Formats: sequence, C-alpha cells, structure tokens
Amino acid sequence: MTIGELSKRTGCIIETIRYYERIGVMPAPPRTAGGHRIYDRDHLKRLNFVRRARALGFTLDQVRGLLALADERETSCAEVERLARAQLDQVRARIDDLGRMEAVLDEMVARCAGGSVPECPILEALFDGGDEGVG
Amino acid sequence: MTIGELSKRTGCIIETIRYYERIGVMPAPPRTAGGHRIYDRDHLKRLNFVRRARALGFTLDQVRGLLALADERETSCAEVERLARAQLDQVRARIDDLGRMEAVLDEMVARCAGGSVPECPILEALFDGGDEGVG
DNA sequence: ATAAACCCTGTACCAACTACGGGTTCAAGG
DNA sequence: CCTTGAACCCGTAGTTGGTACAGGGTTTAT
Repeated sequence: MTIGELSKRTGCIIETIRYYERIGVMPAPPRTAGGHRIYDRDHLKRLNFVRRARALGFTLDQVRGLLALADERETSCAEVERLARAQLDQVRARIDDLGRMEAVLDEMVARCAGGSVPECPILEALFDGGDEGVG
Repeated sequence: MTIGELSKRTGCIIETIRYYERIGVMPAPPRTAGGHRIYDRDHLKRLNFVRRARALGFTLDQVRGLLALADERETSCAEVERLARAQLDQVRARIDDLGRMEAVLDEMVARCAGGSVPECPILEALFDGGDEGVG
C-alpha cells in the first residue's frame, strides 16, 4: 500500500501520516528502492487506532501510551481502563466547563434581546464583569 | 501601574500581557525613561475584558472584533449580539461533540468493568472500531 | 520516451500562549 | 552615593496537533 492509499483508506491526510511517523506514533515502514513508503494491513490497523483514539480526545502522548499497552500482551487491561476512565473524566470536566460558558453567554444574549437598553449589556458584562474570578 | 501590578490584578501573566500588546489586542502603553511600561485604569479594564472574553471561548481574533465594536460608540450592539450568539452556537456544538465522546468512552469503560473478558474491550474497540466514520 | 500522478525531504505556518537567556532599570537600605 | 536584588526589557524558541508549501525525485501508463 502506498501512503496515498493508506490516506484514502483512513481519511488521514498524507502529511499527518508522515507527521505521526516523525513523532513515533506510527512506525517507519519499509521503502521501495526509490524511497517511497510501503504499508501493510498492520499499519492500516494502527493508524485507525490512532484516529479513533484522537477522535475520543486522547492526546498523542496518551495514544502512544495506549499503543504501548496494546503491544505488550500482558496484564495491561487494568491500565487501559484507567487511561480510558481518566479521559472520560477529562471529557466530563470539559463539558461542565463549556456548560458554564454556555450559561453565561446565554444570559448575556438574553439580556440583550430584552429590548431597547441604553448600553450594550454584553459589552458591559465583559468590561465590568459579572464574574470576577476569570482564569 | 507596572506590568507586574497589572499582572497581579488581572491574573494574567506578564508574558501574556506583552504578547497581547505585540499582537495588537492591548495598546502599547507609555513608558518610563528607562523603558518600563506604565499602565492605567483603562488598560486594566481592557485586559479584564480580554480575559473574560477568552474565558468564554472567544478567539483573540473575535476579541479584537469585540474591542473594535466597543471602541466605536455606534450602532454596534446588534453586531455584538451576533458575535455572542455565534460563540454560543460554537460552545453548544462543542458540548454536543464532547457528549458523543463521553458516550463512547462510557460504554467502552462499562464493557470493561463487566467482568473477566478474554481480550481488552477498549483496545479492541479502538483497533476494530465500532464506529468506522472517524474523522 | 515522456507526461501525469504520485511521492520525497525540509521548512515554515496556525492559535495562544509559556519559558528562557542575557541584559537593563528601579526602589530601598546602608 | 552606592549597592543589592527584585522587577523589568527584548528576542527567540518551545508547546500541541497538525497543515501547507517549495523544489525536487519516482512510478506508472501510454
């Protein structure tokens, strides 16, 4: 399989595949005499793994960890579960965070739509801050 | 006010303040004879504005836009509202996105906790993909 | 043999900062 | 007045997860 074929089959653009190789998430594949990369089914599987894990919000560092656990066919299941749970917690924390943003934005917009106010309530909220604890 | 004081009052670290100046989000303040920046209450207000907008997920580009609208004391309110609504939509879309991630992770973890399975269901899910349409 | 399509490396760019090195200035104490 | 140390200056490089070239070389089909 050429890199272009792998790209088509995974939906991962060529530059990204080479980038994954550079940072050690994908292994360096064998090459043709002319230097073109040739991939097999294992590479395809691995790249799909990376794509799915990334789509679930794992960082590339975490993906590396998951792949390492997958490679050593030992008592890794508990550790995998721990990583997945940690990621789940992070996703939930991010959802909470965004939920708070949503509430503030919603209220700002609602106050704006309320009618003809003298000053823009959105700009006022941003300038004078309903919420002082920003960071 | 020195940059250090401004930093303490806003919770925004010095490097970031200088960065905001460099990219034109904060104005270049006057300097002492020796070249140290001196800020006043307007700078403080503006930096707080930037921090609050950032905390709500606006990009720096959007912040620039909001500040421009705040500066021209004209019929900007409708435009501000439009930007806020757009941001609200984006936040909601991101929440939906994360909600889907959460569901998948939750199911993976739940399957894992189910008992003594031969293979790790999490790794299997990532390798063989319940969800082919990844990106 | 030649053209088109593909692939190669290396570098630079994006957001939104953060961190550092090496030098200058300021404020306070002696 | 002088020294000390904290605070400040600038410029550059690093972070994450890629994307986008430029300027070549290779493969494949005709």
